[in-house]
Amino acid sequence: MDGPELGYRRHVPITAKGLATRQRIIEGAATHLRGGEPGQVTLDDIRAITGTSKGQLFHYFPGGKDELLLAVAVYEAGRVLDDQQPHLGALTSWAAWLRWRDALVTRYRAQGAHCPLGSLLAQAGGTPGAYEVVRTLLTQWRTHVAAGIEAMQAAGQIRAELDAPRTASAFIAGIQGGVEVLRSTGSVDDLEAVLDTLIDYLRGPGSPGATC
Amino acid sequence: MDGPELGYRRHVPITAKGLATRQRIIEGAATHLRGGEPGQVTLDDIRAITGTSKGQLFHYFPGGKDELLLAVAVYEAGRVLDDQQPHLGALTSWAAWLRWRDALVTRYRAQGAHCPLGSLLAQAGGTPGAYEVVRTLLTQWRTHVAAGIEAMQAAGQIRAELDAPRTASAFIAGIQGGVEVLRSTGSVDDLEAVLDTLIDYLRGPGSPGATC
DNA sequence: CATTTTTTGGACCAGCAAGTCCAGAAATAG
DNA sequence: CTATTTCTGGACTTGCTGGTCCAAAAAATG
Repeated sequence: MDGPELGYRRHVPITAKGLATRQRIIEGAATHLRGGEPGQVTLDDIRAITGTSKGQLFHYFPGGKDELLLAVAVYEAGRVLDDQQPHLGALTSWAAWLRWRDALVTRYRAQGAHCPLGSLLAQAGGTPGAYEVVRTLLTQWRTHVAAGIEAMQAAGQIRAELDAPRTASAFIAGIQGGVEVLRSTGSVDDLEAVLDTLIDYLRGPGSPGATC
Repeated sequence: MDGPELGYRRHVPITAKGLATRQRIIEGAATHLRGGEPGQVTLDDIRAITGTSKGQLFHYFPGGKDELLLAVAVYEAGRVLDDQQPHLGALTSWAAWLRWRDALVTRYRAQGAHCPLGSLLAQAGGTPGAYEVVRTLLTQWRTHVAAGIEAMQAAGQIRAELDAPRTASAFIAGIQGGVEVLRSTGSVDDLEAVLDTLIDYLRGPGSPGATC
């Protein structure tokens, strides 16, 4: 025996061709998961879309469907934060906060009634790693928002007694819920409402009404 | 032919025994959906839990799994609002708002990492009626919250210029997201954070800090 | 009690999807 | 140019799951 059975750390493709195929599988599966119906995703779907064979699927993901879906989840989780940059990394002015808000709304409006991570969780819900991926993403997300709040506090734009991490949690929950509602209703109104309301809350007294 | 094929309005059980069995199936399925793993739910699971046979399942739900799951969704949707009563129906004082908040947090903490409607949507995601059920629930929910905000405005406890329906939307999205995060992290902190933050927002200037 | 309808049980079927296996193509190495 | 490793294709197996069917039990009906 040449290694422990823990996790999926086996079979790393060697050649560039192999790596490319593996990546093609992940990205093809991600695209298919992202747009389309929330119904069950089959390996045959992925196979057809990515132009691969069953052999390749199990060659690059010996753990089978679970491992493949987990890899897609990791890939998609990376995209979520990337798509919010550079706004999310520099929430240092009200203008930046509004741009971030707009970027979020625009992104999810374009994406339509489909949350990539939500689908992944629904599909790979049972696997141990799936929740870990989402948890990591949410933590990073919250950290970014909290940093933005603290930066505004340091600049005297937000009252100092506000609990930054806790308010950041509220933002994360609000965004998640807004997207969730979007999935059911097809409308981004709720997402906009919760973002505007929370930003309004940050601005505190002296700026009544909506933020736009 | 004795009726249109629209929807699932066929085969209404006549006898009391039949009705009881039908209800037993729905409640058993709901219980199983609520607690447990988010994995695929099979008719055999439901059959085993409810102590019924395949014949009965299709006798009472000729539309098959879809119709059964939809019936469960309707049943569960009804429970969601019921569980928040009487608080949700009488948000006429800050004390009532806090009791509502506590009831929500308590309920979801007890329920653990599992959103009944979320599971239903994941399972019956493809069917046309599933989204309709959730949409109706969210609309009613939002209406209740908006009514509470307006009542507080009428009582002079919330500033009149606040957009009640829009803020209610923010609450709904926030709650949904809080529960969603709970599903991944197992912690109700985010749900508490978003509720406290939004209630704090409602109270407006003059009551800084958390609401508890 | 006879009859008709409803309810119940479970054997059975068909299709689908995950996973296995192996042979052949294509690189890579020496 | 061999030899070895990696990559690719697809046939095949296996198990599960939704759904069908029918006969028997149990109620209602009159």
